[in-house]
Amino acid sequence: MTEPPGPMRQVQIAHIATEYYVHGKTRIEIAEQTGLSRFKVGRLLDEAVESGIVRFEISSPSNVSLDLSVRLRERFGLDHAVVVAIPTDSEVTVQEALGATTADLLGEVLADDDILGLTSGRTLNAMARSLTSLRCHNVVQLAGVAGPIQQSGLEVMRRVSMLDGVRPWPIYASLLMSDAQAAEGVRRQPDIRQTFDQFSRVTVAVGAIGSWVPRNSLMYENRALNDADRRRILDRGVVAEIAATLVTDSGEVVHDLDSRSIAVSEKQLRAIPTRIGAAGGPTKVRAIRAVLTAKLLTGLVTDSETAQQLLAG
Amino acid sequence: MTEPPGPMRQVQIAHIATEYYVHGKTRIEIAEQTGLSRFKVGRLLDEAVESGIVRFEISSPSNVSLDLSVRLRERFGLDHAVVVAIPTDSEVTVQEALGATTADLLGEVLADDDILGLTSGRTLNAMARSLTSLRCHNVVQLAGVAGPIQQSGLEVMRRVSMLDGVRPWPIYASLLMSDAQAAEGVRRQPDIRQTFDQFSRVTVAVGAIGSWVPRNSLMYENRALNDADRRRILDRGVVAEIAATLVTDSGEVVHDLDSRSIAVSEKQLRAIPTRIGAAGGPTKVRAIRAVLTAKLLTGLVTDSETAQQLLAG
DNA sequence: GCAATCCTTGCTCATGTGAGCATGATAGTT
DNA sequence: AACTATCATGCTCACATGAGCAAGGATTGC
Repeated sequence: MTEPPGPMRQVQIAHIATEYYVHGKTRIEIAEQTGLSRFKVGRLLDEAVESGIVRFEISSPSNVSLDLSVRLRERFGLDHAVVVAIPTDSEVTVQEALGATTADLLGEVLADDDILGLTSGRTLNAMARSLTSLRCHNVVQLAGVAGPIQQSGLEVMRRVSMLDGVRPWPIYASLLMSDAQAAEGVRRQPDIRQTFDQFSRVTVAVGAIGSWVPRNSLMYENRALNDADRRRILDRGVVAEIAATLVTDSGEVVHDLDSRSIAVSEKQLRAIPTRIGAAGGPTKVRAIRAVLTAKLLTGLVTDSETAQQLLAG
Repeated sequence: MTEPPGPMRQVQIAHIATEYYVHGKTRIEIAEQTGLSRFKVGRLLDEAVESGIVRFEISSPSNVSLDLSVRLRERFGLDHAVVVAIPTDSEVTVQEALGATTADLLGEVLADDDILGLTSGRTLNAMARSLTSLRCHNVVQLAGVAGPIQQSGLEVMRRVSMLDGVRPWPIYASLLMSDAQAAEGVRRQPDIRQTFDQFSRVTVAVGAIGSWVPRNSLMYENRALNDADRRRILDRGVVAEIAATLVTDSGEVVHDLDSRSIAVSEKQLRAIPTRIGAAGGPTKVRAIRAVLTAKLLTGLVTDSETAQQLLAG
């Protein structure tokens, strides 16, 4: 971006730039039309870019913030990164928007023979609401119901089950039991075992991310945890959870609750080729970073402000 | 501009488009980086343009409306067309802006060995005020002073004369005489004759355009004209004047006043290779179109609203 | 006046790119 | 299951383009 050229030169450059970029003519055609040499045309086009007369505006027709998406992808080595350009109003609007975009993303990523794995969570509820059809036939619930309210926890699977041709593999159980033995008992149940057997076949997983510090997690609220549990886990540096996998800032996985959880294990999760997280909002930034650091995800759907903070950190 | 692609595809396209257009990488480089074939990259770039993810924005760093300039140029077969993007506020602000841009244009167009010809007029006064230096050595006044006020009519030459290294060839006379004999007498004056002798050497002319219908012309006001003159000329369909050349809507030149005028003749004017008109504002549209139709100009500086009306007509 | 310098211009040749085609996959239909 | 239409993919070959260079012209300094 140097000195602006004189007005006539600007007009000439603009003419050539329009012919080349907008009308798609070749430099040689333009040269013939204008009587210039093709080299001259090329240099004027260079000048058009340098002087800022042509600018390349790269923007999404929908509300995807492309620049942030690309940077996020490269920064955290993701295969799929989608940043939704929305103001961080309320948590609810963020979740709605992320849910809708995650639904779009699924429609794009999924193939017929994929097997989809889902966790519960409010963003995923929003996603389920936006889904009108699903290309794949099997949907596997990856974790028991996290929050205190069974009703909303089951909504994801309930909605997905209503779609044409979908075979659901639900988990009618809470995410956490109060002791290992109870969990073992639940896992032995035939219907739950059936679902667990699907974990290894899942090819695409979509999961919510819970934040323990600051607190924004349905798992944290789970009634099977007592205060001692929560304190102990926090003391071990846990800041985030995905499915029932607990993660610290440095990306280490804490296995404290493994034996008590009704969910896909860390190992099983990592075996899934495509693992997309859907989370956003200011309370989730630290948790998302932790989960990304742990390399638990291959994709992320988030909002623009969160993306910026992830990139800044 | 078809269906927007899915979010991930958008991100991929955005990435590729950024690499190609903004960072200037080749398709082959991008193909190697991303693992795609160069054809795939090419098709994604096509899609980027089609879907509107990349847009080519062509805009002036100064306030030149490039699109209109180009269209004006092509529509009227001009070599130089500059449309200044200003709201049509008062006549004065339009004249100021046109003057400043015309000065820029001169700085660009003029070479050392050019000989500049000027008429008088308010837009040209504004131009003279904006001129800080002039690359050429000889400036020739092409027409006597048009308006009733000698003072302002001479301002253009006065200002230009003050610039470094400029040799002025002024005409200290009114544009029109009351009869042919008086005009003949004036033309015989040695100093005026000297200036007239320069006409054939002038290479670049800048002229104001006067409008007779609607009325916005200093020439029309000239005291050497009586009401009968004015009526007769209007009856012959004259709508515009440049220097002392009268033009009708259809672009015909009316020679009614030739013998009485102290100015470059139509023939002499047409012999000048570069002839730039500077005029704008709603009252001048019809006059400008007439002068353009007469092919009296090779260039035009005007405002955006006037340009739009010229193109619309 | 002359040389040194810079800038502009258009060239060559290696490289990048587009049009059109053949191939293989996919989806819908009989 | 076979057939057809459609689409995506990657090829060839002709064409468009970029990097670097050499010639000409202008500018500057002595």
